[in-house]
Amino acid sequence: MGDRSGERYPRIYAVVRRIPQGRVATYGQVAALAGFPGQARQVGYALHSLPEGTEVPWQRVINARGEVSLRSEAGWERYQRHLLEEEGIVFNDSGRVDLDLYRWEAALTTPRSR
DNA sequence: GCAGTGACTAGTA
DNA sequence: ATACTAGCCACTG
Repeated sequence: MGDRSGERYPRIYAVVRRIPQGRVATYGQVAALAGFPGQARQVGYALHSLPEGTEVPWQRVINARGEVSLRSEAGWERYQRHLLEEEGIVFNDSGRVDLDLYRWEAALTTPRSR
């Protein structure tokens, strides 16, 4: 089963679901944990195709600079920030999150042969 | 099939 | 600090 086509989004969603409340992860981090290192863009794309009302905590995924990434539709950036603040995340004066403080430190369960 | 796009990132200037 | 570049790859027209 080395086939990876069609298995990307589910694996990405599974990782995002593991992000604890009050924590954040970067797109690149989620990509690496899902087994697709270097494919941060695909994480953003996967989250973008998420339906409304999803259980997947997409708001906990931000960019590597600690900012809420800008989207096509205006207003959602503000909405995402609101959701994170409700979870206890504090934004600094520059509108950014301190990744050293809130970054989710997940154990990389590397699926190597053992 | 090719070119443009995107909720990205690391590097360089 | 900002601006631009190359690399990345699925999706779309």
